Amino acid sequence: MQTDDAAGAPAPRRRRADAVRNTEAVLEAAKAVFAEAGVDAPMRDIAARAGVGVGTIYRSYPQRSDLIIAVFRREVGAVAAEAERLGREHPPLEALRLWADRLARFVATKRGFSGALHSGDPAYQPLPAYFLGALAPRVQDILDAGAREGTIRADVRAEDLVPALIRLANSRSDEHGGSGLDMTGVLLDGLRAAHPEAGGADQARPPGPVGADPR
Amino acid sequence: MQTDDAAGAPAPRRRRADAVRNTEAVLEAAKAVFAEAGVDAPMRDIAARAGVGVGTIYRSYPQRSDLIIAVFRREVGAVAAEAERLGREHPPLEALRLWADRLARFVATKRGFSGALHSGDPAYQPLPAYFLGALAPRVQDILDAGAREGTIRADVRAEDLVPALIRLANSRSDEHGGSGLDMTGVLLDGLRAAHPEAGGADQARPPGPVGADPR
DNA sequence: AACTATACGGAACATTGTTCCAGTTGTCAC
DNA sequence: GTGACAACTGGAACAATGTTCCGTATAGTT
Repeated sequence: MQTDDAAGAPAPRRRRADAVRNTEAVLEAAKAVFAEAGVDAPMRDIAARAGVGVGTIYRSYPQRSDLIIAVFRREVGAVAAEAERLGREHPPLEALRLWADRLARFVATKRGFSGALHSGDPAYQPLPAYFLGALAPRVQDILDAGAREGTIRADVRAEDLVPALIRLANSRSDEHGGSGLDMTGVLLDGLRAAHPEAGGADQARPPGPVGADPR
Repeated sequence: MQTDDAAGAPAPRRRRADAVRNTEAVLEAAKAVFAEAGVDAPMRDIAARAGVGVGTIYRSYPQRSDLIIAVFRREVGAVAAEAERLGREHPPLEALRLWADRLARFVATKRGFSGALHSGDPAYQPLPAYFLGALAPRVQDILDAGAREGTIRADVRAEDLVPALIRLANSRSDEHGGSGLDMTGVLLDGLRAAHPEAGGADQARPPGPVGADPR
């Protein structure tokens, strides 16, 4: 019998076929539109492309960030997996360097992504936590390995490093007057465990509000 | 009559007094609203606060970025001047560190500023060039001094460093899960002239599009 | 005081996010 | 197959905001 099993659940109707089809179509359309016009493309455009009404999108994805996450989920997973692979096949510093490139390539193909990630716009609020949650643990493994063998300073956490790498990666595609030299390499150089004779500069500042001391 | 002098210029009427007053009022209102609601606060709010119509704002500042620049001009000048002072009174690396703090303090009080600066939104397009133009030359002086005395690597340009510092400064005020440890210090550590025995990592990558090779 | 270039203000229009609901359609029970 | 009902749909409707336009008001000049 198809009755509720054991519990008093009434009758878990099957999800409607057209709903499934539409969800898929929306995902596909969003992927295409995001690639063409960036992650803040108009919802109507996505709806039109998917051949549905805007209401249909909002039902499956109440927040814009839900849609973004759904679209990028697979790719983010791949970037995270790459961190794990690189960590296995290369020395920590080298692994980080290669992974930063991988991350930059991901960011470069997602127009408006980095901006959205740190915009403060409530529509994008859940994004940082999601991406950080997916990426940081794998990167932390690399950092730990480096710290164990003494090549990477032990006081930097992946939760801080990854957002920084995303921000810096974003500059690469910018066209501002700069020479295009990438600061990511400089940041990674700064990750090296400090050499004893390395002059008077202190390590990264301890946590705390930056505006603490005026002047 | 007060004829045109020498040239055939007709009669350069004096700027109207109410126009001058309004320009001042708009600037004042924008400053207040930006501080409260960020640089992308509604134009209507600014207009209302200044006691003028939106049309009046658009006449003096055809683009939103014009208004932002006008409002921040004085402060940006102060930050730039600070770079010069610090460069005079401290060793280069220390000067950079102190100036980065100064910059971070500026950014922290300008809600939405960093986001706008790199958003790609056409309304903000002129911003990066303006701020870079104001700040980079002074920072370049410090970098040059450091390169001369051999404490700072010579291949990093202020046009690349300053945007990076702005981006990283922005994280400081973020509330994402991170520990709050500031990556600016790490980046600056990476600026140290490489020590001979410093392991195999190459310098910062040479210029070139990052997305050049797919996969 | 009359005249006119200048500037004003806000209505009007365009774009986009988001909500809501009357109507449609798939699923299930029979 | 058929009827009943819940799930789902599509797009109209509303709200917020950027931007333009122009009839009106007014400072400056004569």
